[in-house]
Amino acid sequence: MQEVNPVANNALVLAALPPISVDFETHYASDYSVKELGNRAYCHDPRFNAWAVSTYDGVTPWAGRPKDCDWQNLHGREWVSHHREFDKAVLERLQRDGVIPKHIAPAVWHCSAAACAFLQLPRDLEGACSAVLGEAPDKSFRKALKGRHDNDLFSSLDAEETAYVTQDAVLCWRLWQAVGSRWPERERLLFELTASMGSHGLCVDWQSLDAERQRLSDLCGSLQRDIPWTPSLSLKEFKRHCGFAQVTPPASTAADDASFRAWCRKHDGTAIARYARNMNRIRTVNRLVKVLEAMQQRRKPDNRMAYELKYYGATPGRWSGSGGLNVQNMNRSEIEGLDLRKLIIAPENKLLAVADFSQIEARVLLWLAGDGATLEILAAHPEMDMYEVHARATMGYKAPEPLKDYCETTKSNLRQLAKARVLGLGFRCGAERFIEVARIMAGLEIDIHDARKIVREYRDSNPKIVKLWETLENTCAAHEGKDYYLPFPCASLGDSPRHLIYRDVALDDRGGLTAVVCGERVDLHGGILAENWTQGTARDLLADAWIRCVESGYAPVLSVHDELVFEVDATDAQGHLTQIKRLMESAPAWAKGLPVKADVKLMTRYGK
DNA sequence: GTGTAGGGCGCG
DNA sequence: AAAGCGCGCCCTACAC
Repeated sequence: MQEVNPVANNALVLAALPPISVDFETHYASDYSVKELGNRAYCHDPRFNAWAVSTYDGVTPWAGRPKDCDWQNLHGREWVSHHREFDKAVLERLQRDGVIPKHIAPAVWHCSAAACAFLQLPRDLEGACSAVLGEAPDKSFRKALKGRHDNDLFSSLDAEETAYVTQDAVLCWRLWQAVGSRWPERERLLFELTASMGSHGLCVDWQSLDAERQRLSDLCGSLQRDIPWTPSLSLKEFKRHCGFAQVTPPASTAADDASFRAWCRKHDGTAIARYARNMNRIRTVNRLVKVLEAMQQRRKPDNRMAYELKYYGATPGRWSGSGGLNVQNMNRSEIEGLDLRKLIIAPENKLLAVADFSQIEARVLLWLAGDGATLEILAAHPEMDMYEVHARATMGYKAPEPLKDYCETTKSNLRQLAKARVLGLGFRCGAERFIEVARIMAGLEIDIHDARKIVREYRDSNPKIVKLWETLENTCAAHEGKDYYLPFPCASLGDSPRHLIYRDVALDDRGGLTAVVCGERVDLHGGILAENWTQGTARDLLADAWIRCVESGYAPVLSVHDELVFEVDATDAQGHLTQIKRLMESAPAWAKGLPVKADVKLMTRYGK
């Protein structure tokens, strides 16, 4: 997985030297940016121009053109950058162009932004510096320097401008001094695995992708032509045309909104209702077109598609999509004639092994709450799904036959109700919100009266979960005026600390609990704390499984919260799949008593 | 021109 | 007492 660095042998000698921060400055514009293209495509573009690099070793800040830097002096040392993946892509490009000698490499290259994210500090340099160092970089020169990629720049820089060009490197270095040692080895490994997985990328059916992109782009155009205003998605114009038709506009035009759906039914058959539905379709189709275009832009010479995942993108530690293309929110099923996931394919002579944890958050919640009775049913009956276990443990379902069969023969909605309760009520959702959750997740139509009753029954029959909300909220509140570090179970064995960090806990005038999370003050309550703790613990289970798989020779090509995707040799694919299932289900030592189940399947094309 | 907020849509 | 949570990206509108 990891590239073997020939310099690493010298690390002992060079480790005595302080780390060096490295920060490249590159040209960008509104139509050419990392945000749109991602690190790799941005650095492979003809418009690419790295006009400066600055370095700092704790003593002497240096800035200049990349070709003028003393790279030999940096070679083999410990480097740090803020958003390392970007600077790494720049270095590779400059080495390909012959600007920097090809043998130049650090012994190890840290990312101060990733370390900040782990510590639940702001990830951006400005926010991180304010939070950690108590001072923010001066961005006043940024505007003046934007668009400059003139090779004579450094002959014209005055002292103030030079200070600006080096200040990010200086701050990055100081930031790393403050946070580096608090970023555990295991987490650094996860960061490296994330980066290498994304740059390896995914196999894509490029032919189908191109055909689908054209088809959907045409469809989008014809839908737009049917709407008599521009821009076709303008809500302002839509409301104006509602006025012309003497129709009261809906409160929302979201396809999934209950009031909008009622509005559509009411005005069924009218032109304005057709326009409204077209707007829904345009949004969906346009989104698909944009995703397909983003995929095309990320095609590598080896025909794989590079992508980026953001390590610790979410406060509880989950990964998030990033870099202009989010591979974690691809449509699950076919829409407008396209199954997006099916465009991701197995390479020749391989199959995709898709493995996901079954109802992992629901299981973790029970485990964290210490609901031993329900966990025992789960462990003893691997054939039952979570909803049935919940119905048996808390809804009085006692019949020997599977709940699914019972519901089919008696036309009962008990299973759907159990599903809605499991998915909706564990984190203190209220009755009004539950109506929506039940409709979207379980297809149930419930009125407010029933919803209140169900919420009450759930809380009465799940005292351990209610107790968990209360305990977390009380413990947090007891930290008023201080920081609250809520440890994750994976830290219980001592090797790799990980916490949820709620800084400067406070109680507002109305007794509401607040704290600073990732640099921003947010409202908290027991439900949120339980959710964050649950989500983060589920993240650790996936992280552990990921590392276990890599150690056994299975490096995933994709990771989506509770799912890992591998490419395995078609020969003995079933054997590999069995191995992967075993690896995912061997829960770590810290998760004693937590029954983890993985569903695995082999596919030639990715899908749900 | 850039930055941002809100509505909307997609995922676990 | 009551309170779903965690993300990213596109489009439009609007402030600067």
